Amino acid sequence: MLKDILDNNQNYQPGLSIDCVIFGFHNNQLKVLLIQVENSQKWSLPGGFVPLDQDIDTAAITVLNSRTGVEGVFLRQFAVFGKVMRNHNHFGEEVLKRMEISDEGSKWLTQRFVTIGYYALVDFSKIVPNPTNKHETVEWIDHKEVPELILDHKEILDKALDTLRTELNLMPVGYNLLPEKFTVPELQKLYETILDKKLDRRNFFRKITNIGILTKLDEKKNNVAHKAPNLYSFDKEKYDEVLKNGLNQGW
Amino acid sequence: MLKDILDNNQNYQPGLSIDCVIFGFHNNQLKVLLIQVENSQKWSLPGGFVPLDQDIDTAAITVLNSRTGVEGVFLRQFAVFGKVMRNHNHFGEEVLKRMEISDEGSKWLTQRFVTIGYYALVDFSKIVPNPTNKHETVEWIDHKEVPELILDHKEILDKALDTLRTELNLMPVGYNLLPEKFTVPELQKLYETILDKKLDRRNFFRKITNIGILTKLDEKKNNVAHKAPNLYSFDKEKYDEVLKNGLNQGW
DNA sequence: GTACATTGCGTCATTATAACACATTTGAAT
DNA sequence: ATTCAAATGTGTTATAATGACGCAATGTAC
Repeated sequence: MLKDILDNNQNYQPGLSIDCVIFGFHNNQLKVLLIQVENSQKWSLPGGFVPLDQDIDTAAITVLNSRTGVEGVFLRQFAVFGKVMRNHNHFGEEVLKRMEISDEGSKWLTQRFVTIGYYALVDFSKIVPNPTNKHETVEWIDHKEVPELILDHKEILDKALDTLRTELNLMPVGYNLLPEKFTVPELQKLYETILDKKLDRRNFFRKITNIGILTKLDEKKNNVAHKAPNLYSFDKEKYDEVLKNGLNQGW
Repeated sequence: MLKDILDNNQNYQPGLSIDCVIFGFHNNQLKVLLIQVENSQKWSLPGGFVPLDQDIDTAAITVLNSRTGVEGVFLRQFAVFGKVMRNHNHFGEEVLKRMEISDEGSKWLTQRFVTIGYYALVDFSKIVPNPTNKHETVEWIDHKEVPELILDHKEILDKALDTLRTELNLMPVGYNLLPEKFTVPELQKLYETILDKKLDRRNFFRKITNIGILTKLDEKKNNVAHKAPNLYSFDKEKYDEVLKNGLNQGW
């Protein structure tokens, strides 16, 4: 995989990569899609290189798909990471030799890579982590239990989460993170998880329903050891409208 | 200048550039710092290439300084632009020949460049546009009267303005955009210009003073053909505090 | 002095927010 | 079957923020 790219490095944007932070929500936990390479301790964000014949936003989709099999998610650019030493010594000489990378390929690979961070919110249940490379494992990992990551991927992940927190104050979140039918308490848990703080149940209910993006369904969640909460779905039309206009006008 | 870089292109990150959108405020107008190259119709944002030995955030400062002489501004990354054809045919063969660019330099220059957009808000009065290249003109231009720009620079400028509008709802703006002493109506004009809409004078006054970032001075503006408005300055400490915590908590 | 434009401060109705109380509903325990 | 525990849906109340105004005060121009 990597070797294929290196052997054809003239088809890729030099010194530029893309890393994706894919958020999902399951069991009231915010999950992140991570990759572990066989025989490696560390994990990494799904990332890759930028084909010369693709716009960077397109390349992000390509990269994510080629590493995880994930399709049809809306990726959003959130930051660029380009410290001089960010990938210094990431590929040691021995590794390059063992992988039988040509000198030219090695030189290409070891230059400073500037990486563009993209993030997406996805419906956990619809995503089947499916590594395209049999030497890799793709897994959903609770964002509170993220293992050691390669390079500056921890920083990238943190920045993505930070961006998400800010966005929460400007626009509704949840459309792609929750299943089609969900309860208000579930949505609240999502907000609480992202913001990392407790919200008052009753005030949250009032505020979120007042926005007008929720449709109350004629159905209740069952199999719960307490009063069954009502199910809701997003009113896509109103949701998009609010997305466009923003939540808090401010001025 | 460009030739120097091309002759030493091995010292620069290939296919990566930085473009800066520098906003100033003067005569109640939002101004943008633009560059015009001699014998060229079009204008451009101050931009340039990324030295291999500089972090991208540092490179942004270098780039801005090397094109305009501007120093000591806080540049903020806001987006990346990387359409496949964004700089296609920007440098025609004849131009490259006329500039006596080597074949290798030409190849380097005509590859697809991904550009990182940075923006800054600066105190108009403190900035002296000062082209380092005598064949270039650096000028403040009213954002409502921006001439035709090269490449996708109009798109970059628009995106910067859009980012600025969003930020206005999250944090106070003005510290670097206004002179040390200013009046509330002046600050309001700034907000109105950025948001491109009228605000109620009295409500704006109440809201902005309630934030607690303004210090009322014992001084009034003079030479105005009406009641003299009071002068204010920013309380840097409180300003920074609000910057950190954000304006609208939202949740 | 008078006219004029604009500022500073105040009012008032409406809406949003935070902090609660309380009754309801469900599965589980006895 | 009755009771319990846990969580939900709705309501209340005090306080704060917002939007739409009224009006007196101030400094220059005439």
